[in-house]
Amino acid sequence: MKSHPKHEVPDQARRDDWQKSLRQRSGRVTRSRQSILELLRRELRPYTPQDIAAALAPKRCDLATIYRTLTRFEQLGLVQRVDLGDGRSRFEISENQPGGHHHHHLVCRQCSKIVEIDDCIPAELESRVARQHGFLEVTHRLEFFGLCPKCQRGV
Amino acid sequence: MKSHPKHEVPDQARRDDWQKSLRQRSGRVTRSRQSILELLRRELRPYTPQDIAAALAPKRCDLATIYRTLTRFEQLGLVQRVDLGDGRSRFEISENQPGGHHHHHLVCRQCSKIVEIDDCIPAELESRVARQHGFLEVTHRLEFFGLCPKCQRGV
DNA sequence: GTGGATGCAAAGTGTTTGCATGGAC
DNA sequence: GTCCATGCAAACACTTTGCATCCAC
Repeated sequence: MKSHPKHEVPDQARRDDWQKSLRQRSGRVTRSRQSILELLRRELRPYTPQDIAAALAPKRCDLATIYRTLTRFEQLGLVQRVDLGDGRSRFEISENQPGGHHHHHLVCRQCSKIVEIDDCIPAELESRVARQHGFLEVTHRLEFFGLCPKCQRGV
Repeated sequence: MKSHPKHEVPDQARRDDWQKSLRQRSGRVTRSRQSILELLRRELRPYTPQDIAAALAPKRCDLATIYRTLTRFEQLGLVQRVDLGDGRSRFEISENQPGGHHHHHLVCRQCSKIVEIDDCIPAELESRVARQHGFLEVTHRLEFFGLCPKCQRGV
């Protein structure tokens, strides 16, 4: 788990960046969109749309809006979808965004605790897979599952 | 893609194996269960419950039954769930079953073509992740995504 | 003022569950 | 004959969509 300073005041340069690219594609900078992106920038872990709704509770943001916003942000490359295999989507700040970085997850099979993992597969493995089958633009998804220390002790 | 002989007559020893362990847990060997397991043993690729229903069409097996059967088979270790991130479950013969083996998948982002991949992450990576975070019984899920040769040519 | 964003409700999709009937043993 | 498995329909959870209203620009 990496610690990080919780800047309540987001960096102005970054802020302008996404607002600009959103406007360029005839999108509008609304309060909901700002709140959602700020949340994901501040809390560097995967959030389900429901998590986001709960976190923004006082602002009462509709789930449909959250879904639409996340889809838009995904297209803009601001956030990325994380799939931990439990049938619900999660989103976190994109790895190519300021503050984001390429990583994977280790999930407790029992309590669903999520730990960020910075290790990765050898780059050579991915390129070999791509080459051997003639695929292009190959990416990978790697997640680990196990029993966390707490659950081992039957807590 | 590995080729394999399509024995229309399943090996009798194997057959008895699962039937025995099913009966031991007060389960019954029914026609539906036999058909489903035979299908997954014959066709070594991930099947959605809907795929299975279609493949068994003449036998008209209810989806609810297929779901229940697959869940049961999963618990027995006969089949394993494959998650390719499109929000639907797939099942294939378990890697510890005769005929099965540990592998991953390469999926075309456009046409969803699935290629089996026998490469894997270094065992040392998995054990390191487990050790560093104190997790036990750690397994991994690794899937590749890319653009297949056909879709590259805009077919 | 215009066109995109939002809230709300309805519709979709994949999956699970309740219950009466059917079938394995 | 006893229970478990099945089919059918209803219920569920997550997600998407239609539409009138709202608001960023």
